[in-house]
Amino acid sequence: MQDERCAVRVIHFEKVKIAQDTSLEEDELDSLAEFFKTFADPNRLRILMALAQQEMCVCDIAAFLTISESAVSHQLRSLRSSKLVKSRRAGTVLYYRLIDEHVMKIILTGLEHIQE
Amino acid sequence: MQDERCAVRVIHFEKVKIAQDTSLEEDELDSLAEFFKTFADPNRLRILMALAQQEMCVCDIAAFLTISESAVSHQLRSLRSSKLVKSRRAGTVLYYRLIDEHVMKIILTGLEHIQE
DNA sequence: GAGATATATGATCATATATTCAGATAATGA
DNA sequence: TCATTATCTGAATATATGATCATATATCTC
Repeated sequence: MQDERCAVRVIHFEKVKIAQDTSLEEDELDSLAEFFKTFADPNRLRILMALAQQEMCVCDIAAFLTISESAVSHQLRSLRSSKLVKSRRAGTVLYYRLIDEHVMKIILTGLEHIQE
Repeated sequence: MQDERCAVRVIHFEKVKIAQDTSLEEDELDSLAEFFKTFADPNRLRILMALAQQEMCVCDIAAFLTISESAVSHQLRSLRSSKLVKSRRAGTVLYYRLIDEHVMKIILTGLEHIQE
């Protein structure tokens, strides 16, 4: 037999209720967290900021970041699946670019904050 | 004896140069990534959004999130060190709140993006 | 000061993440 | 069609992260 008592302590029920009532849906919170996770890595930030200025191919990005082309490809894959970059093929070369400028807005808002 | 050849392939030197020249400093990139990392977790997002409305104590947040008070305390510690929340003591109870509204601006900008 | 309450901290563990390596795939051109 | 070039993919690995548990600290009340 297990002890099934609820051990949760609460001091202000009203506050907890307000927090619960105004909270986002779980899957919305998860996608939001996923979205920010994209910006939570220095190399991905570098890629995004570089692509905000010009399209670049995988090996150029690898040279820029000094990591392997494979690592770049993995990152681009996640950026593609997050709908942040798109690519254009020219022969064997794939040129990547940002999908929209919205992305830079997010980055700049973050920059503002840390530069205060 | 090791082979020390540089194996980096580059197609567009100018593009790599532009990317390098306009790139942020390494420590600035790191703090920016750190900053976004804060928003990259559903529970931290919930905490921040709740504290945007009202101050709350540790055990209320724990009840709201249904995780242990210890886990909440750990998260609040990282939010404190990121200068996003501050606390007010009343007896043994610590009330946490957001330091500024800037934080909600970031979250809302992210929300806009995923809701498109 | 002793006991009770609220929170913080350190150790530990399970899981997630970023990278590299080896090998697969796609497009080009002889 | 075969070799070459550019990129992608899957497995392996090292590190980071978020949670819990046990314990420590801080404040209040008696």
